[in-house]
Amino acid sequence: MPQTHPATPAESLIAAQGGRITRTRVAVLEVLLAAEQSLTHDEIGAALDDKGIKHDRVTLYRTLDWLVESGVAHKMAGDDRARRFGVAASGPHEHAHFHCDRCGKVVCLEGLQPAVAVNLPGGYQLDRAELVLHGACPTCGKGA
Amino acid sequence: MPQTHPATPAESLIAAQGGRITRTRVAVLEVLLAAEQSLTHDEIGAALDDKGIKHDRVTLYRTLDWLVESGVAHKMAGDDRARRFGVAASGPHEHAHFHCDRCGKVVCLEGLQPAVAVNLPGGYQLDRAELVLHGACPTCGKGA
DNA sequence: GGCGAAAATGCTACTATGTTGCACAATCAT
DNA sequence: ATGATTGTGCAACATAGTAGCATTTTCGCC
Repeated sequence: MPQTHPATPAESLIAAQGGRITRTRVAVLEVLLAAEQSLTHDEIGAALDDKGIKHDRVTLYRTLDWLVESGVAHKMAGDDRARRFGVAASGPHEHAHFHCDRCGKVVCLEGLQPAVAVNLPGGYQLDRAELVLHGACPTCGKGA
Repeated sequence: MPQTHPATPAESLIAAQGGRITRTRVAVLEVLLAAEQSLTHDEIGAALDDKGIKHDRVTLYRTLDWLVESGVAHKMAGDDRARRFGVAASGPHEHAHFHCDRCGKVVCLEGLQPAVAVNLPGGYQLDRAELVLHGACPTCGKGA
């Protein structure tokens, strides 16, 4: 078993934020990195179970909050009341999300430029823009 | 006291959807019409209390659901887990929302054209786009 | 390698938001 | 006015997220 710092992507990402390398954080981050779509707490928790990682619901909440605060991950609210989480792959969360109204999944569209040079009414200070596209994903779309 | 159908905007709007004119629906719709921003269940409930309208939490949920289904109102999920509701003033909900990160309020920016002629990766069927801008509203912005 | 401080975890309990089923009351057509 | 239909109100439930605190784990330091 390797006891040196094998420097997995997840570990170095955590260390870069000044956080401690713990089982839970590494596992959660690996799950997020491996996922192509945004995941809910539930889904991440299930993935942790699959990995055999002991965890707690509360710990998962706190871990995800920490990841979001550190800028590693980002959270978003879907149509249901469950927040979804994903890794902020490139740069800040300046990318769009696609929400499939049929299967409920949310994927990140990294290649999209929001182009939100919109004319704000006045007095509004724009910090960031979040673009959510609704429709059918390829999987659901071709089935219908 | 007027007993004919004085046709308040709220009443005619409800009747146009084939719904019955009830105290709760009229009151809720009036609150929504009077509000410049999106409201949560809590806020609407408080407004109903102010009006002296007896109501129930569940009734409020169902009334709002009905309004959304009828296309009169629209709901959206904010950063917190509370859904917010507003009237769909002009056309469908093809307008942007501004979310103030300081006071948490959400206003509708009707004058904005999302311009989401984005290049979807492939296989994705776009139904509608939701643009949420984050930042500081005029009230919070000038104070800082 | 061991030691101690600081941080993360895990547990229980709690709050908030939203939902379901059923009895009762209000609405609307006749 | 009368009766079917629809909306309301109540109670209980379900799910998502939070708070406090004791225990364990990580990590800097010797």
